[in-house]
Amino acid sequence: MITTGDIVNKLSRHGYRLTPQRLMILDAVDGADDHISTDEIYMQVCDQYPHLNISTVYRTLELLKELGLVTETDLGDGRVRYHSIKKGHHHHLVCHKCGQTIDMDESVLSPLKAALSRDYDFDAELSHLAIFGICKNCR
Amino acid sequence: MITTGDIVNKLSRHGYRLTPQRLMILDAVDGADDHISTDEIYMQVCDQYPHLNISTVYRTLELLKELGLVTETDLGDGRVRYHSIKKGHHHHLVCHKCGQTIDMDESVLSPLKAALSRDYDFDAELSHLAIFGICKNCR
DNA sequence: ATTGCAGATGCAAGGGGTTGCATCTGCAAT
DNA sequence: ATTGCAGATGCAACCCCTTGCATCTGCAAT
Ligand SMILES: [Zn+2]
Ligand SMILES: [Zn+2]
Ligand SMILES: [Zn+2]
Ligand SMILES: [Zn+2]
Repeated sequence: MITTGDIVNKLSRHGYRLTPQRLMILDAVDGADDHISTDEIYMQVCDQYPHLNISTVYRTLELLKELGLVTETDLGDGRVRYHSIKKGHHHHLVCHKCGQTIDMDESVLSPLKAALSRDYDFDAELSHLAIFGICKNCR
Repeated sequence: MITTGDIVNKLSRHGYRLTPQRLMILDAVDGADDHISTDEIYMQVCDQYPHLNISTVYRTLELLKELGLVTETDLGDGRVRYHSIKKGHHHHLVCHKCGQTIDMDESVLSPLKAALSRDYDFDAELSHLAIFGICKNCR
């Protein structure tokens, strides 16, 4: 369990400060049942704190991503979605035709990650990927 | 070698028409030495045909992609880039720290494509991917 | 408790890309 | 050569996201 104290420490260790906006935005992502979009976060936090600016939401999500507290992915619906790291790593298959998304375990990409490390000495960040294509129903 | 006649056929087979705009845009992508961006295409075609609208460029590239004449990729510089299919399939590794891009052969992703087909019955479109991470110089 | 200041925020302008709609045009049928 | 019309274009408004800048504030040092 990550506490507010842990977050303060993690931020200050990198020279960042804990602000009410950051806390509320992180709460919104952590409390979301599913992948949550920037404007959903914005609207939700605005209910408690109407002065919040949308650019703060974008900047905070960038920071939380950098600190490894959230992951981001683009499921192809024209906006980026976020996900608390507490819910574990996974990936998605997205069908171009029907729009269905299939969840995949992190391990599916392990061989690729290993191959890139071995052959190219490249440390790939494959934490929350969406792969597009055609699902079995639409072939 | 793909001729204008081939393109007319490919278009009309799908119920699409050949317009001067489409021909000029395809020429710009085919003639580019490297991955070319939408606004580079726009500016280049505008030299011959100043009336061209940028939304026509976006719509045409979408169509050419659908027909398999160009591939698209996002190398992380805030704009999408295009590439003629004539130049063959490949992928890219992009370093988050130094911005360097390393070219990869298509075959690197073959095992993944096969695994997704076998395990999920999913036909992944992995024609021109950019994978982000940290290169060997920046580790 | 005060102070100082680097880091954070709000604001507004701007950049890349998409979309609805009225007009135009390639092209197939006559 | 004309005609008809679905497909294509130009235009303007819009959406998602980023950025420069002036102001504000968390927090460490005193
Ligand atoms: Zn996910
Ligand atoms: Zn499907
Ligand atoms: Zn490429
Ligand atoms: Zn690097």
